[in-house]
Amino acid sequence: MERKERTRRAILDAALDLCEDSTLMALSLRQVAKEVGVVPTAFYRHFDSIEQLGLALVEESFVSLRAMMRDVRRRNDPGFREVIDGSVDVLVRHVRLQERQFAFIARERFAGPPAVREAIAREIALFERELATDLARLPGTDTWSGDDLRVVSNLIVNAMVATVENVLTARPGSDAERRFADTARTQLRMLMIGALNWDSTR
Amino acid sequence: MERKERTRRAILDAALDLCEDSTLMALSLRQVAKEVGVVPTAFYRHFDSIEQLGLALVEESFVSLRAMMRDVRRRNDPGFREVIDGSVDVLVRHVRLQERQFAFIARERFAGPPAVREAIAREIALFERELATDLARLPGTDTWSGDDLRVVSNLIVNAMVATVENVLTARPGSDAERRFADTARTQLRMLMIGALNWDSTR
DNA sequence: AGTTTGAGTGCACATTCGTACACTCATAGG
DNA sequence: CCTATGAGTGTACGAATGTGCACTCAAACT
Repeated sequence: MERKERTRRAILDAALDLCEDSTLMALSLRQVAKEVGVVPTAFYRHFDSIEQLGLALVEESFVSLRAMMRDVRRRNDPGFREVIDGSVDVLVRHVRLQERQFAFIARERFAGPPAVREAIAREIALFERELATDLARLPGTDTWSGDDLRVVSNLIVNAMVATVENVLTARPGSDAERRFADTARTQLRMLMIGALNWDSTR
Repeated sequence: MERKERTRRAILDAALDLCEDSTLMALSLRQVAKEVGVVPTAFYRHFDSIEQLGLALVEESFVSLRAMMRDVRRRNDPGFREVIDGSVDVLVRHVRLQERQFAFIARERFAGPPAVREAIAREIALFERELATDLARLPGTDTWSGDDLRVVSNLIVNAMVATVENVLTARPGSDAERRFADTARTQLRMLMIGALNWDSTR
């Protein structure tokens, strides 16, 4: 049963490649099969439909994202500056390592089949909640309400998503990439300054 | 030559409808033609390709967005709070009036044909620059560098884009919609607090 | 009123699509 | 080693796709 796993991987990879300048919804089962070097009907041995394939890709992409998040958290940084710099650094590096996956998520987030869109929204919401619990452990955030925490997390995640989307448009190691990372760092700092001064200005 | 204009509009509308749960790249010329009630080849009298159709839709969508921006700017608000509340209000209302266009933009921003993606990126960048010049006129921003201005504008636009995407997932007039608007207001305020305290903490 | 123009028609074609069905043959388990 | 399972094959089909070509006929222009 190890051949099956190999073909399955090949299908996932092929789909990721073929989507590169297209969309899941414009991806045909036959293209995938041809790319893999397999007859069209063999596709059904692994997935019921392109949509199921998409769900598998979402799952896979976010598993690696979660691994990244754990990495960032494990370095128990002392201050916000270090957390921010570390996060942006890891984020940019990780995006480069998993370019196709991140590009796939960015594309399907709003253009994919409904089930895929929902799966991505769920994953991002989860990401956001995990960030909120981590934020709550940082100094200075103890006066925030649960809502504040949610709002700040959402803002941070949005900034990170935008950064990912920016980095994806830049060539690896390019000036543009560095500028996007710089912008992200500045934005996250501004954002934290605003959030930390928040309760006093209500 | 007024019949041509009518059919052209019908094609744009039909494309907007048919894209609703799909993508430009998965939209066939024949579907559009059938929806309009016209023979497939008649499509070519108006557009060279689906991609050209997409560019026209982008153009059209942003024309209305720009009109909205002008509206917001025309009310010369005294303070940040009023500017923010007014902007969020107008934004949400406008998204509701032009749901299909905004959903189209959200989808094609990353999943559309390259030319369409680039056109959207250009329009958003323009939006950002116009916001920057408006920000520069507000009190308290005179100490910001050009880079700061750019970074803040980018952050604000990202938050607004995210808000649009959220509002689109909520039913009109629903609690969820109100919550998204509230979140946007809070986020923009936090963000401005951070930005206004920025130079002192460099 | 007569003529020109070009928006929309009708048909035709080669491709590509998803999927049904019966098959073969590699390989995992007895 | 032998057998049963199921991954991959081959063929076949109707439907949908983009586009070429010659056409008609409403409406704008002289």
